[in-house]
Amino acid sequence: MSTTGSARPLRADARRNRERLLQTADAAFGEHGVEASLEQIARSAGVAIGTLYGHFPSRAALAAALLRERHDELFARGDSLPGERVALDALTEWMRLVAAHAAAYHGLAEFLGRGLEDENSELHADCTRLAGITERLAGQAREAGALGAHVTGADVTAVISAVSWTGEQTSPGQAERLLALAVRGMTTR
Amino acid sequence: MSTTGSARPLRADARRNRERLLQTADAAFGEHGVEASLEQIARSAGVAIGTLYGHFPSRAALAAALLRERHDELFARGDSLPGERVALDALTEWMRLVAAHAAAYHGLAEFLGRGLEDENSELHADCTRLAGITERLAGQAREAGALGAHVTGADVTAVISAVSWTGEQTSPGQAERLLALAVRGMTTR
DNA sequence: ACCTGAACACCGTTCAAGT
DNA sequence: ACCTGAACACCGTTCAAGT
Repeated sequence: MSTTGSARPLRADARRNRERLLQTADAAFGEHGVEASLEQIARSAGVAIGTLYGHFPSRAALAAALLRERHDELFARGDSLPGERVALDALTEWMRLVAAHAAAYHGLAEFLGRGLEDENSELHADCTRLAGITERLAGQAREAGALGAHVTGADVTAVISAVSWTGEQTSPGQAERLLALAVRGMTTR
Repeated sequence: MSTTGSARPLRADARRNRERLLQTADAAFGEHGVEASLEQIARSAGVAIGTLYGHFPSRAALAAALLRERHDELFARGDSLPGERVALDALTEWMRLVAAHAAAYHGLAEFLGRGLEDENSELHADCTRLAGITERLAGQAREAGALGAHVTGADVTAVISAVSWTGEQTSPGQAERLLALAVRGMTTR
């Protein structure tokens, strides 16, 4: 089951435009964050603003396309993690992977958070799947007796989100310290 | 030593405009967050946009004026907390107080974070003082042997900030759970 | 001393008209 | 099928001119 969905073939010029928009948007998001100007992206890509909207009806749709590959890699990694390691190690590694991913663009932590909450977001499916993997790994760590019995999957998702955001606000080092501290707080010593 | 600074008297009409702007801004920030439209605030207050800028040269200056009273109350509380309680209780209460304060306006957690980082922000002094109180209370808890020796004041500030942000993103309940979990992680149980 | 509001340089989003 | 770009409804910020 692919996450990508069936993309029926585009006309050659449309395909080129789509590709150029994605490249330009990646650079713009990287430099100015997920709220980078869409008009500027279209301009830099050498197309009219309407063309951008034609390909990506919303900022979330553009972000979803941009994150497609990275998310698929995360999903694959998250699905193979259980069994590979001791449950607590697997969970901690997962938390680090997602937090590192969220560091791709400034504002991404908040954006993904909205994607999880908003069922109509083009990012909702992706965010739900990320949260599902978190839930599964948390469950295993809990059953292994490594995680406190009261610690929910939502708690771990909140920690990952908060750690990601802290990385944007202060420094990756401070984010890592928060992660360590939070893991210690969820753990049955 | 007052935090307020000496405000020399304004002309009567200017004083009225300033007051109206603050009232309107409080409502707008409460409804739309700290990034609420300044033009709309001026319009709702019945003054021209230039008048708003005349009184508050930046969004941070407006926010600082808006938060003045609440911050002074926080400072007073934070200064009297040591000695009132067991060190860890004092620190935990402080964390809750600041997080509850940050819930006043959506986006305030991030805004205060920037104010701490940016030395030129009109909020810098306030944020530094909040961080200073956190540092002091953390130090006391550490010396009392309640906090891990490796836990820094910056760690506690990061936790407060992350908890505040989580409250905005998800729910106050989830924020409280994150706070409890983080305190457990910082503590020498 | 203070206020006004036009002016400038931007935005996001839609949609009729073109190819 | 797809692209263009004008049109609309907004922004933040400055500053000459008024009172």
